[in-house]
Amino acid sequence: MCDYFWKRLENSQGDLTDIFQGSRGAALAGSAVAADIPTTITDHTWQPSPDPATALPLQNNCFLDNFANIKDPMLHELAGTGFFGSSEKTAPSNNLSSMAITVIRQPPPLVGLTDTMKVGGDVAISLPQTPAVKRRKNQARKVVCIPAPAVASNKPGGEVVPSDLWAWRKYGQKPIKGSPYPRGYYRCSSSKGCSARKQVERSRTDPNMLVITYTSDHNHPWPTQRNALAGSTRSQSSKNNNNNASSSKSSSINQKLPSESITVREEEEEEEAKLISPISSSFPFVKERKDMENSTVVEHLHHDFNQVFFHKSLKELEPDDFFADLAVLDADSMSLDEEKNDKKTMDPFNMFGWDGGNSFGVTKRG
DNA sequence: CGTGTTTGACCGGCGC
DNA sequence: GCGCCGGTCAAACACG
Repeated sequence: MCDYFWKRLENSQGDLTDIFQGSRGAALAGSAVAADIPTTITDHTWQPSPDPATALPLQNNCFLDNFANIKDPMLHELAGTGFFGSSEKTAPSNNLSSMAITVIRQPPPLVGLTDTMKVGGDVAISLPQTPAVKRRKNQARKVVCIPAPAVASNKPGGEVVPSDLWAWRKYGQKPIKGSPYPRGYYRCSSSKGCSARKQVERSRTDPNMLVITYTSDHNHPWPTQRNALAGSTRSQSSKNNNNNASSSKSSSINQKLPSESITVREEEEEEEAKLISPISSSFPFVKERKDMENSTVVEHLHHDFNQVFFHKSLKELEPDDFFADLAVLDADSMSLDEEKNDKKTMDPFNMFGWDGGNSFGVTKRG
């Protein structure tokens, strides 16, 4: 199963210049397509950052920007692999914290590729059959493919969209010809003037994958504090609980959603919440940030990151959880100290043999 | 009241 | 020019 990959369409002709792919553990390290990965970026500590301004250093002074481009300090794009966590040998096979991301530079254009190509292991990359296909608007697009939340399989009318760090407002949904799955249209709701949009649809070739297409960039800093309901679909539970004639409009929706898994976290819902994919292309391992112009400071990140994981293992952690945990951290650090001593919680850095100290910390750029 | 989704209508690009 | 199709609008509604 592919945990995470994405590809970047860099210009209006649809040339594919970078392919980002991920898999658990080090599964890709030995694959043929990964043969040109610099050996300097093979160690086990990196993390995605939600914004270039807060991009975090890799071990060899490289950064990951918001779409996981690996860049050197001069912001040249590189290829490479970052490992999130440790190898499969030490990490539980079902623990997503062992995800790896591989970045492969490929010279454009790509011609004659099939719609979906297996790259190795369980990784698949969807590619445009006609790279030179004209798009209606000459907009750069970034396509992210992620595993669809398992619980979405019985939701015919829409998608459970794993939340990312931005606040999105759905403004449309259309059936797409040739696909049994509709496409949802979202725009950024963080800023009125923001033209960022995304489309979410289920892959027609692999219904287990969600294809999220981002168009335009945000013209504002990444929101440090999201609205209560922003970025994810409103909780459907009350609709479902109120499943009478007055709620016929939403009667086809019967899903738990990421936000709900957090806001309505009853004990009996814990198991269901775990089914929701926690992987986001921009996982919020950043506590503080400044705007793009005054880019800086990711402070105490290792500290917080570590403490968050005293709360939850990564496979259960949603971005909203992160903020919830931070609030808890700020409000009551003593309880965290107590949790450190709680043997029921785990320290992933020790458990997985991570060396987080060199990878997290203060970053100043710009 | 502010934020969100839903959904039919509308608009414009594109192929024939 | 026409019709298909994808993308957007906006009114209605839901929810806290």
